[in-house]
Amino acid sequence: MKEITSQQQRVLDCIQIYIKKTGFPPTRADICRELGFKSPNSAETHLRALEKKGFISIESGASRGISIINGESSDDSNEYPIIGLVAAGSSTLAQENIEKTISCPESFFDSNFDYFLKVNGLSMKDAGIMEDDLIAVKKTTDVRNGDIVIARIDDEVTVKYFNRKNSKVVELEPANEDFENIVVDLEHEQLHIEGKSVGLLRKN
Amino acid sequence: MKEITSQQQRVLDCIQIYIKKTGFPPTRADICRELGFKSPNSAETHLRALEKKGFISIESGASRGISIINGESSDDSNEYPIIGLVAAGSSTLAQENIEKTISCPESFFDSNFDYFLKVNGLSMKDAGIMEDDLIAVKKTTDVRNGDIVIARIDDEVTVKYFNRKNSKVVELEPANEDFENIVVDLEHEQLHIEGKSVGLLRKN
DNA sequence: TATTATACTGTACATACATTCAGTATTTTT
DNA sequence: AAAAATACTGAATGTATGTACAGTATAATA
Repeated sequence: MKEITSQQQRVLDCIQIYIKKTGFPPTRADICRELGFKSPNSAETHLRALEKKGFISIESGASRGISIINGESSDDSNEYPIIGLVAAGSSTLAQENIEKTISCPESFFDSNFDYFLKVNGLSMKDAGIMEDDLIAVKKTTDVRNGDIVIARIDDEVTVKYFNRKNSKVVELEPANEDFENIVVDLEHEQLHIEGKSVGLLRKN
Repeated sequence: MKEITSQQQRVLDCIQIYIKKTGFPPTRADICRELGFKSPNSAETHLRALEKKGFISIESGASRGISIINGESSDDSNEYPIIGLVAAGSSTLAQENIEKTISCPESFFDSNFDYFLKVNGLSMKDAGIMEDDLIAVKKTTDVRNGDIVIARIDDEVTVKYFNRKNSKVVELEPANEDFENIVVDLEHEQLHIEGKSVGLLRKN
C-alpha cells in the first residue's frame, strides 16, 4: 500500500462515510458535491489514483462500482455467505450456488475475511484443499507469489497458487500433478484477483 | 416487520450476498441474472415489496440505491479448546496441552463437537489434513468404517481412517502412501477411540 | 366472488453515471 | 531541466440503470 495524499484521503473518507450513511457507494458527482469539486473528472482522477494505490477497487462500467479494500469492512455483522465456485458460463454469485451463511467470529482466521467459497474439484488437493471445502476468502488484490488466490479469467473462477513470472505473465499453479499450470498473458487476457485464501473450513 | 415470502427472501439474500462480495448493491438486472429472472420488472416488484415490508430502503432514481435495513446477528458462540496432538506419556486432555480456545458457534459443524485437535504430521495428507490443521473432534465411541477417528493406543494418540476388519482386528489407515497401516489386535492391544472428526479448520 | 398480493415476461425511455478528451497550474520526482 | 504525479475546470458521449406501462397467471384474502 503506497502513500496516500491528503486530498486522496479526503476522497477515501468521503466514500467511507457515504457508504456508512446510505449503504451504497457514491457516484463521481456525489463525491464532487461532498467535497466541493466542480468537475466529475476531479473525482474520477482521485478514484483512479486510489485504485492504483490499492485503496479501492473500481468495477469498470458499473455505476457506484466502488468498493473499499482493506479498511475495516464497515459492518460488524458476523454472518458470512457461502458462495459456490462454479464452472464457466454461470455467475459466481448465482443464487443456486448459495448454501447458506455461516455465523462466525470476525477475527476467526488470522486475517479477517469476507466470505466462504465452496471448492469445486481437486486441483488444490496437495495443498489440503478438497472438494466441498470452504475457503475463507479475503477480498484483496494485494497478493504475493505463493499465496492461494481466487482468480477470475473472463467468467471462469478458480483457486490456485499465485505466481507472478514478470510484469506481463502470471502463472496460476494447481497443487495436483493431474492439472496443468494456467499461464495468463496480461497483455491479452484479463486476470481479476477476487481475493486470497486466509483459512479453510471443512464439514464432514 | 411483516411476513416475508420465500421468493422475497431469496431476493434479500441475493442483495446481501452481492453487497458482501462486491461492496455495492446490485442493479435490477444483476438480481435478474443471479436469480434467473428475465425481466427487470421482476426484480423491481420484489424490491418494492421488500421496501414496503421494511426490509430494505430504496433511494429513488439512484442506481444501485438499495440499502438493507436491520440485519441483526445472533451470537450463541461458545469457547472450544485447542488441544495439541502430543506424543506418548501425557493425557490428551491435560490442561497443559490446551494451547488456547476458539470462540465459535455451537452448530458450526454439522454435528456438534467437543474440542479442536491440532494435527501433527502428514499421515492424513491425502484426506486434506495438513500439519497444524485443527480437527473438530466429537467425543464418541460410535464410529464406523471410513470415519476419521482420533485413536489412542497406549499413550500414543493418532488420527487415522477407522477400519474394523473383524471382531478382533481394527486397522487404522493413514491417507498417505509414505505411512503404513496400523493393525491393532484387540486381544493383545488396547485401542481407545477418543472420538471422530466432524470438521476441520485451517488458518493461513 | 371480487379483490388484493404474489410472481412473473417484455418493451420502452428518460436520465443517472462512468468515462474520455481538452485544457491549466502546481508540486514532486528523476 | 524534463517528466511525471497531483489537482483541478469544463464539455461531451455512450450506456448503464431505474422505472413506468402493458400483459398473463396463480394463490391468498376479504
